[in-house]
Amino acid sequence: MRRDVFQAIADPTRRQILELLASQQLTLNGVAAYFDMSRPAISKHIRILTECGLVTIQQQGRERYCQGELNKLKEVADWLKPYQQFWNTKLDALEKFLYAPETKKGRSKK
Amino acid sequence: MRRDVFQAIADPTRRQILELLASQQLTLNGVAAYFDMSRPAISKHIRILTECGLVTIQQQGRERYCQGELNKLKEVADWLKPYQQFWNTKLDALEKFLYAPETKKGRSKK
DNA sequence: CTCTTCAGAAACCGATCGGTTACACGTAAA
DNA sequence: TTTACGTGTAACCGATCGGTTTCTGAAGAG
Repeated sequence: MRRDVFQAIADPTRRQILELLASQQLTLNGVAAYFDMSRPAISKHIRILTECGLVTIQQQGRERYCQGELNKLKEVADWLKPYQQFWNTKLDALEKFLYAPETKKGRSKK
Repeated sequence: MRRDVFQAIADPTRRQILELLASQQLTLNGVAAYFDMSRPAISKHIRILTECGLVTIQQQGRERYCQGELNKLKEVADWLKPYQQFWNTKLDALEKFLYAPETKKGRSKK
């Protein structure tokens, strides 16, 4: 089934792979050098990342270079956007009040 | 094992539960009313969300109200922060160049 | 041509996931 | 006190996950 970005980043190993690919292209062996697990295991993670578009592969001869497509993480950022208010301390008290859930207008709260 | 926030939001049902709890408190039955699955299934999802701190429970008599703690999503936002450049179109070409991976230039920084 | 390297696939395994039904316990209502 | 409600847990199930070892095919090196 089709992968989604949220499932892709759920695994810490895959997040680390993305961190590596944010600043460089690497082959599978290049990625595997940073981890203490087998190459097929890394290959599986990269496949998952590829399936949801977070990584693309450029083949050069027998080597396949993984390119991070971190722009795809915008999907996660978009989902988070409405909740930035919960930790964004730049909002002042008035703005916080204005953003209060509309359900509060009909009834009181603890 | 201890849950982490990334694993918690990997599941679309749990993301929907969080969306509901962003603007209101609901009991388990209140949450379940929005879904087409059994209550124990919803209960399991809420347990996962509680284990990683995304939801807290306030008990009032026999009813247990779920409170979203969306501030906890800051962990995801923090992880995403370095990659905002990949979709943040406000950066112009020069700034993009300056942010190029340090492997290309030795280093430079704003 | 042969050998080496790169890396995907297959098979396997234990663990976990995400749903179900049935049951049990604590609290509220009658 | 009894009944009803709210909801967590147990047991179950099929599917998936995340790792391993082994095998295989394609491409590069000698």
